[in-house]
Amino acid sequence: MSLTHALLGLLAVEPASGYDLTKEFEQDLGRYAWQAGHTSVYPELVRMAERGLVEVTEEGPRRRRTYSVTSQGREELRKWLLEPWGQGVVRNEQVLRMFLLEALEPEEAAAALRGVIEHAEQGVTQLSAHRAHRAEEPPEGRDVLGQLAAEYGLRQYQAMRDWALWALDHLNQRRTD
Amino acid sequence: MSLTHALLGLLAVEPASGYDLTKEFEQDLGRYAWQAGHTSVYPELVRMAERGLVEVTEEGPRRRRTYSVTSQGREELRKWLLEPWGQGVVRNEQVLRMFLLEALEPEEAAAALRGVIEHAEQGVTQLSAHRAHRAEEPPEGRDVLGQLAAEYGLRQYQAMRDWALWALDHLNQRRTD
DNA sequence: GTTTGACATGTCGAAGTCGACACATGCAGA
DNA sequence: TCTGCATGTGTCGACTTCGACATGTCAAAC
Repeated sequence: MSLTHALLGLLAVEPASGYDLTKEFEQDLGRYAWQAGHTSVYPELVRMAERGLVEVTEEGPRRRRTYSVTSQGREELRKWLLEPWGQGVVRNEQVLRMFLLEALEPEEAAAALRGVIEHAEQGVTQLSAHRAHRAEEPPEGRDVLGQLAAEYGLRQYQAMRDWALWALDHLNQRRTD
Repeated sequence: MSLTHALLGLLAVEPASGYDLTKEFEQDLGRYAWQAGHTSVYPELVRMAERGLVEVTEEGPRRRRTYSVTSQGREELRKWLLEPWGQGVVRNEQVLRMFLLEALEPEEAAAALRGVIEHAEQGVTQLSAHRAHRAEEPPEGRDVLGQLAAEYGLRQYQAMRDWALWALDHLNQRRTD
């Protein structure tokens, strides 16, 4: 299961509690790669502990339990990361919508595409500002993952914008045929 | 549900059977936007027919049933497509793996990143060739969706490659600090 | 002292997804 | 003629995910 590996990966970078991990999924990781709520995270950590992939290494106030990856967990993660790159799970509601705009009347599709462009443009602007801001103090620990995700997100938005511009152009061409 | 809308969108472009729709999910649509097997498609079509979103407009050999969108279905699709662009469902195993490479030892991470670059490069090459080939005969019907998807896929692969190049460079820099 | 809000973990049922299994048809080629 | 293959549709159980609900703690502000 991918959730298992996502948790394994996060914990491999730095030990954390279910609460910390849940917040991670609300950041860039959840925005571009994999989503999970706390109702998935907590039970999964218990199952992973039972399988010996992780263990509780610290107990803090408010029942906080900090998990760390065991050597077995690290091995499982490594195995998964080094598998050949095939077709994995893909599920992206926004991209689905982009493709299906074709089903609208040309005028409405064009308007929606302009919406996509604006949305992507905003994403580019926001992440660029974020990057400039981060250049001053290099990230550590799990923040490095956040930086990787943010960089990817930036390129994603650029690709989305370029695609939408192309699609709009393409639509206009077909309209004037 | 997104599956509902995916089917609605495909049928809005062109009436089709569950079998046709399933094949569509095996193409670019399933590769970049949304996956679904026939075991999800057939029951969903029945449910959608019960809700009045689609209807059987033709019965062919081998129990083939061709579905079409009803006006109610078209309205539902339109409503969904014109909703404001927020954060939808995102699930991408490959991207997840890309981010988590950070958890590997620098040497292994670098090797894996070079794998990503090669993989993305292949994707770019393949889709570019596909595009050149398609330039001769413009697509029709559902093929237009395929073209939109392929164009998007091409930009995706480029973004993936660029990201991986950046990440590799970034990794080397941190290694020599 | 109490209220507010972030911290922190959990259950449970409904809904959605997936792989395994199942079965029947029409067509093309050996 | 028969054999294989793509076509075409379906069920079922296991697993995953998600939202709603529930509970308690600690610190700071008021």
